[in-house]
Amino acid sequence: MEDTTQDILRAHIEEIVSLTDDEFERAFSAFTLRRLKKHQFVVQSGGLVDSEFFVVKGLLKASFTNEQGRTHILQFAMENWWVSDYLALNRHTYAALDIDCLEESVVLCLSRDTKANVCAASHKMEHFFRIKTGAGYVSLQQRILSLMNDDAQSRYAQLLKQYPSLFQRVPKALIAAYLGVSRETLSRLSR
Amino acid sequence: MEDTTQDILRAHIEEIVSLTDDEFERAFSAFTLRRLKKHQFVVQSGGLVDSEFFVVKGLLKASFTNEQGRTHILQFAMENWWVSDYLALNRHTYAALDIDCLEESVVLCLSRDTKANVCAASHKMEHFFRIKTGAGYVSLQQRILSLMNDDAQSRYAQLLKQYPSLFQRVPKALIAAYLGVSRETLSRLSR
DNA sequence: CGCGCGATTGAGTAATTTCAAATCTAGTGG
DNA sequence: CCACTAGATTTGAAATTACTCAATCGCGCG
Repeated sequence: MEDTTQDILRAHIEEIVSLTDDEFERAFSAFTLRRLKKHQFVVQSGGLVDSEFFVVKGLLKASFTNEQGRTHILQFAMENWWVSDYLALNRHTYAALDIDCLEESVVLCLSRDTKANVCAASHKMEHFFRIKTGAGYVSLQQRILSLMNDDAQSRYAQLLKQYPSLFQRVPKALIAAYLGVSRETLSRLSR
Repeated sequence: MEDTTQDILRAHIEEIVSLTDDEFERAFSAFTLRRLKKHQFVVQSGGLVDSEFFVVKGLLKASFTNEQGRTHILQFAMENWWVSDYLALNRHTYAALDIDCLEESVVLCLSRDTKANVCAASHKMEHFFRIKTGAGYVSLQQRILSLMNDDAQSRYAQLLKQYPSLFQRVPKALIAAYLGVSRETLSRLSR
């Protein structure tokens, strides 16, 4: 009768803070479970954003498409990752990103307001989110350095090394859109 | 007899949380004031990092130099900005960045351990840092999008618009190193 | 068998870099 | 006030790199 979704979230949180059963229950009840089909959107460019998403299972991508129709991938979100349009979420503005499923997925949704309540009610949970956000900050900083310093070849190699499973799960064109090169260029790298 | 440094930090924190005098005193006492000369380093690549820095006055830069000697600027830190090598700080590893002063500066130093104590002792301060880090995350995300989507011309224009004072304060070569282009290319943009 | 999607390849083009040289500017000392 | 120097900026020209556009290839599925 146990839903393993709880265990996944709990293990994820308890990598950073330990919670009593009661504390966890309270936190968990703030989330909403959503089952998503491949190609389903959780954030649409131009729409409003009221939640962030914790990926229990599956794979999503957060992407930006400019006026000329060129699209860039800001993030792949696999199991145990958080994803949202945080700019739109934090500033109550319209989304610039599209976030959609590359696979059938299961996510836990946490709305802005509920998160605020959870953090206000629980210092531990606030701590968890601070640390988590700090880790996210660091990885974005690394990504910037990598974009500025490494050529596509080396960025490709790093991604392959860090997330080998991605390459089984997504088409190369999306990898290219993440790395910031055309798919033709990506194709020519291997050789 | 009042040091305005306190007021600056307090105003900065109170943009996000309001504190009693006592709460602020407690937080403020966690910081150490440092006066820095132009060209002085607060973080050196290869060294250890135990603090982050809040810029009270002046201007610093955080940069990365690769094996070939090419250097990129990750961040300019002006008044009211936070700066450190957060990767090294969080993971207790050696710094990959150099952080040094472009002008004579005054910073407040907050060590990793002291910050942990401040956050543990004060839910409000933990909240402050969570929100602040979240804002930083968003701006890094914007920077990534800008690096991937905009050409150098447009990145230059955006920077000029957002931080016009930078252009009076730093040489163009550093702007180029921030934008991710050679200084020759930057020079050719205007025309 | 053929369609359609993803991936690769080729050729020409555009943009940026590199390296070198010229120019400009602010501060210094005569 | 002028000449001089160091650093910063600009310019030129060749070389590199990635891009675009088009065509081809490979393969799974109806």
